[in-house]
Amino acid sequence: MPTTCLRLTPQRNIILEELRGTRSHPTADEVYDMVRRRLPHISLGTIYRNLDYLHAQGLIRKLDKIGSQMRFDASMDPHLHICCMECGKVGDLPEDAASVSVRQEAMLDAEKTFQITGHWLEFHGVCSDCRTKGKIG
Amino acid sequence: MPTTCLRLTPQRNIILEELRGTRSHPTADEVYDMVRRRLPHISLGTIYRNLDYLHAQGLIRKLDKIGSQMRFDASMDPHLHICCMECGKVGDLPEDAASVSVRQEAMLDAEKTFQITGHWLEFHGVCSDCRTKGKIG
DNA sequence: TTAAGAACAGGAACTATTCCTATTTTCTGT
DNA sequence: ACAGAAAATAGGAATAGTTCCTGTTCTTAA
Repeated sequence: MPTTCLRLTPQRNIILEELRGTRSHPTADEVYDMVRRRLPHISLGTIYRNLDYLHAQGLIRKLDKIGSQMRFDASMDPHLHICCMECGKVGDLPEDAASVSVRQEAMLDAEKTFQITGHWLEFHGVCSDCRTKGKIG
Repeated sequence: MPTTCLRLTPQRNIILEELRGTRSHPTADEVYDMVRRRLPHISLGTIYRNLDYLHAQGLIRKLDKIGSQMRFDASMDPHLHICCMECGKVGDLPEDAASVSVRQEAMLDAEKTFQITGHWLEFHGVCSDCRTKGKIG
C-alpha cells in the first residue's frame, strides 16, 4: 500500500491537459491564463502548488533555469531546450543536439528557428559537508 | 577614442578585489557584506549596479542560473560549475569535465568534494521572429 | 454518516532585484 | 586650475515572481 497515491483533482487534471496541449513551455501565469478560461475561479496559488505537485509526481518538467520565471513542460521524453535571448521564447532540441558529431544534421531543423549563440552547462550534486551531515543526522 | 573606457571607481575596485579574493561564488548580498567591511556606507544598489558593470566589461562572470539568487565569479578562465542540491554551495570543475572520455580522471578530484547526481544543459540563441525584427527595425 | 485529512480560493507576505531622486564625484576642454 | 557636463553613489521606494497563511470546501475511509 503506497503511502501517497496520485490524486488528480479537477484542477490538477485541467492544468495537466492545458500543459499537454501546448509546446510553448509556458510560465506559471501563462498556465494561469490558460486554465482560467475553463476554471474562472482558480487561484494562482493553486496553479503553483499543483505545478509543483505534478512535477514531484514526475508528470511534468519544471524549467527553473530559463529566464527570470519558471517554465513548465509536459513532454517528458528526453530533449534539450533552447531559449531566445531577445524575447525569452523557449524551443525544443533533440536529445543528441549536444553531440558535435551529429550537430550538423540534427540541429539543422532547430537552427531554422533558432540561431544558436551559446549554451549553459552546469553540474548538480551533493557536497561533502551535506553528505557528512546526512550520515550523522 | 573609445566612447566607453573602463572606469574603476573605488567602489568598483573594492568589489573586484573582494570577488577576486574568494572562490565561493558569492551572491550579491554576500558581496555586500564583504565590501561593507571596507566601505560601510556602500549601498546594495551600488553592489548590483557595479556587479552588472563589471560583468558587462568582461571582468567577472555572472551565474544567473544557479539557485534562486545570482552568483558572481571573478575567475574568467574557462571552467564549469557544480552546485550542491542541499545547501546551494557552488564549486568549480575543469573545462573538460563534460567529456565522458576524460571524466574518470578529471573529475576524480571534484568528486571528492561533490558527488555528481545530474546536470543541466541549455542552449541560447535568437529565434527567427527576433532576427526578422532586427533586420526590419 | 461522520471524522480526518487534503486541496482550494483569496489575498497577504516575502525577497531578490530594479528603479528613482537628490547629492557627490569624476572627467573633459579651455 | 576651473567650470560645466556626465557618471556614479547612497538611500530608500517600487516591482514582481513566488510562497505562505487562513478559513472553507471537497474527498476519502471507516
